[in-house]
Amino acid sequence: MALTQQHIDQIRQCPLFAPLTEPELNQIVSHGHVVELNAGQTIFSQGESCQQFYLVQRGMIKLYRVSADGTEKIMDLAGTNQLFAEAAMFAGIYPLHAAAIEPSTVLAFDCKNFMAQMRNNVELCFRLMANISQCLHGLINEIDRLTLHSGTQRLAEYLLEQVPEGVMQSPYIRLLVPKLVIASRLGIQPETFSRIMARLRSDGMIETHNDTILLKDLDALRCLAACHG
Amino acid sequence: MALTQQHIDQIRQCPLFAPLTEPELNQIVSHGHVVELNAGQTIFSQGESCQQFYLVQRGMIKLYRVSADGTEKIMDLAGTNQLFAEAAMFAGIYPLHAAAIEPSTVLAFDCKNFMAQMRNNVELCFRLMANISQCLHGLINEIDRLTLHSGTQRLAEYLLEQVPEGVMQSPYIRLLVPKLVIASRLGIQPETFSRIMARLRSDGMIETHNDTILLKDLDALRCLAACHG
DNA sequence: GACGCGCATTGATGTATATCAAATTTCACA
DNA sequence: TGTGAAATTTGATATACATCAATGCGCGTC
Repeated sequence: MALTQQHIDQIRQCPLFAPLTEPELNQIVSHGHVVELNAGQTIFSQGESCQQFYLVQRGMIKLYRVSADGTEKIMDLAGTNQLFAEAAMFAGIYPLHAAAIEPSTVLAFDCKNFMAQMRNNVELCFRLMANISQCLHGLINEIDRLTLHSGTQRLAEYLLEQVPEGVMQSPYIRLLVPKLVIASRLGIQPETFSRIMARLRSDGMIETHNDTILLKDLDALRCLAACHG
Repeated sequence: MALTQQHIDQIRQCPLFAPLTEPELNQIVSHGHVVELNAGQTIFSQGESCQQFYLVQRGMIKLYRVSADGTEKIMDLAGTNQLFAEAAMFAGIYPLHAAAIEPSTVLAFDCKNFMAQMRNNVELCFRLMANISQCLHGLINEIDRLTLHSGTQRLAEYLLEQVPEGVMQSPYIRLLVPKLVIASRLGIQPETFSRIMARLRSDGMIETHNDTILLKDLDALRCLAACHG
């Protein structure tokens, strides 16, 4: 489906597209289209030739790898207003799989057209470089966590990340995706996820009701995340 | 120390600098300088403001993080003709530590000056974006290995990476850095590294003499790396 | 060539996390 | 509102890897 004016306002929200003039943005939008996805539907697979990159309008996308024995590792999750695969256009090939984990809508942008725009707009290049650098930084942090932090620490960090800015004490948070998915994201098994949650609960740090979690002791969680296992 | 004409030839080897005209390259070189490093000497620390990025002329640089308890994780190693910290100029801050693990010489380039060059040269932007995308791809592969492969698999992969192109059978390889360093690079303990090597030896896949290793059974190593633990 | 200091190896033991299995809950969909 | 499949939880067990400890080796330095 083609992109309409109603999408342009949302696209403007994304910092990458900020330096574009109205005609430039229209040019990009005219080469874009909307993709509706059911839960579980694949957007692209690792190794495929990269023709588009994406912006999530609604829903949740998992970016993942699959090992030889079929085990799946979720590298990242992209929610509303997040870009994904914007760095793949230079390699020409997607480095991982992308699939919706719930009914989603994504906006697809044409790589060739976008790269042509970049040739005429250095500022756009700088935006994309800044964006990709940030991804890089995120992946370095990810490796840091995987190698230097325990499963418990990573889970505590994840919970703390869900706390909105400025909250001082005992916030309720919602897990936006199934625990199965979070476990894969954190590099642990679902059983281990469940057990760690049980321990945090019995230690009095959290209370849980399905996907709603009360962080009773933020300081203790922060200490757990930063100091030791 | 300032860069001289003799360095320019080496800099030309690096694909990032290929699209530069003679005057442009001279401009960059005039804002660069040579840094001599002893073994163990730090180049920059995580969190420091990023003013330069680097090209290794000689030696070996470790790029690493340090955990709260002092444990060190080497994220990457940069050898001769490799760039490092070229993506940090957009964040403005180095995301990790860099230090020489042996006597080394690195060429330092001024970020501000390079970014000014990029504003006048879209081709240079594209080169850097391609470069950074490749780093990103490498980090994704790294996370894949850390989460989906065992220590044994990662070590086998490392050994196979040391094999020169086109070799068909039983090559000798040299470990270019101490085993301690490789272990950190692979996310395992030195003791575990030693034990895995002992097992590969007793399984008849390799023979070892200090840092020289004979890969007796490439197929078996490849199977180990790809198929199972 | 002898000394000293990291690095490397080997052994004994501990532990976090995975795996296998089964019960229970949740939730989408009819 | 009921039904079934998937997600979650909990238990029992296995294992890869870390940790602690001691010895041995290699290498640069004097």
